[in-house]
Amino acid sequence: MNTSSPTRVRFAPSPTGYLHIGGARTALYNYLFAKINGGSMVLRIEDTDRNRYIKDSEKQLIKDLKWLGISWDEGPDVGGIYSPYTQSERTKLHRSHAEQLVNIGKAYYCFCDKARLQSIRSKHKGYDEHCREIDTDIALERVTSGEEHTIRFRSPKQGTTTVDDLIRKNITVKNEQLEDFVLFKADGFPVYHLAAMVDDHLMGITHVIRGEEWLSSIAKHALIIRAFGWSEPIWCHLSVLTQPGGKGKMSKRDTKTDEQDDNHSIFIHDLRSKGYHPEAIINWMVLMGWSLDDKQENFKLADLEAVFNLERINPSPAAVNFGKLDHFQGKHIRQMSDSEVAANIQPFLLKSGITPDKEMLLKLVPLIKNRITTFEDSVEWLSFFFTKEIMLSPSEFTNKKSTKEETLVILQEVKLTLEQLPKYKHENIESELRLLADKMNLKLGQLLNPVRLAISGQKVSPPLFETLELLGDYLVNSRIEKAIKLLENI
RNA sequence: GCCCCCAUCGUCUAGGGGACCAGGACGUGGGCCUUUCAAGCCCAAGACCGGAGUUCGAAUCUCCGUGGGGGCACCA
Repeated sequence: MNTSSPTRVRFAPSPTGYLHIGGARTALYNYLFAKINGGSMVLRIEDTDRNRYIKDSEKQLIKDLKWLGISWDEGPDVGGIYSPYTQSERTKLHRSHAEQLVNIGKAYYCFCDKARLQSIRSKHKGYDEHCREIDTDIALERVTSGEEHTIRFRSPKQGTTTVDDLIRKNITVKNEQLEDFVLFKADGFPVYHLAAMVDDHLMGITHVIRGEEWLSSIAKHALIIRAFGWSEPIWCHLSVLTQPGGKGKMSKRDTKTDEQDDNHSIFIHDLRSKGYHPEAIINWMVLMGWSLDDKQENFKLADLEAVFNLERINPSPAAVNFGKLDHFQGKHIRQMSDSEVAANIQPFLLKSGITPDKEMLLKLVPLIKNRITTFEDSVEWLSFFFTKEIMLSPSEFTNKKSTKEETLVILQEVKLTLEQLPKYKHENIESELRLLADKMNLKLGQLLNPVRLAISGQKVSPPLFETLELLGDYLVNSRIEKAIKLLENI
């Protein structure tokens, strides 16, 4: 490891699906580590598996990362001196490095086909090393004559390989466990193990921060690096994220999440379209497997760029807790200014067919700021302000406590009171209606509930006095009138 | 089956030999506030996986179990 060179990290996803919180959290940790060290972050697309390639996933991945606020210094979209950053465009490099290992006796050509491999699988633990001792000249001849082949690593058969992981200390693997694994496939593409190590080295990566799923192949990676005589990066393996219950790897679920839970998803893209704020997601993700101390846990991305460290990463698996995402989301919304919230809400209103006046929206925001968790929630809180006709069902107006007649009287009295108001301001509305409730010998709630229902069509609404003011006397009057008629006709 | 990793409230975690009858956060229950619903504030319940060992002393160190997870491809 070279401690004197500047920190360089990489996030190296494969374009086989969309960005989920597992990948995003790995990207975040890399990003933060680069930031705090004044180093650089590289985005590298590992697309050597042509079978699992999904066409638009790279584009979407970049979009999702950017939306979260995670940026990189070099990558397929921005270029850089170690270009190209798309692995499939570097196969020549990988090939020559694989051949280099063959030349120094650390790897060899293998001519076994899939059928043979399949047939020996039951008898041998791994590859049976059928081609390991083929004479190098003969092997080279067969290769140049065009015979289909792979390149395999000549694994040591004795001793152990020990690798140092930053958060797990030493990891030792017995070499007899290692088979002669493939470095370069017959289809002309390298295998991950080779490609990633070659690219990491060529790109000057100093710290490899990646998921735990790579831990079991770390000996292979170290062996490849050592075979080339390169210096090893500092390894840091993050734990996996598990399902909300704490059992099973999260990403196995792959699609949505809990059946009953359509607000939550492990995909960044879904979270975005549900109306979560990127800062809330960042705050939530960073705490899955990392903590600063026992005091602080509300962080913005900018805060994290100043306090993050690798040493405090927790090696044990973390279960995804969507309740906590909602909590952070709420916190972030409440920290925002009204105009910020308005700006975030607007697209969701638009999407549901509401085109709010900017000034009006700004007045509405304070009424719902404490009541929404996602921005999308604002739609159900506000739609009655913007729809001409609201749906009323007469049965809602009566219950155990009040009869139809009582409710009618209330609505008529309220209507009269409101019509006589000199100023249609919530302060006036409040004082007059409180007076009215007193006069009628009613609790304020008893008086207000039918009104709420009449003007919003809902049992719950934003605070009523402000709501009446913003709705305006004309709409309020006509809606109460309509409710009265409805009740009279039962 | 083989290899590797992990283990504190339901969940995320603090703690790293005495400061711990274990602290915080989410969630849950209760209360206050209150025009509904929230938000906010207050209170409560709730954990060191088990067993040996080391030590005057173990949540903390060691070993063995057990449990959970990850990986064993011409996938990444």
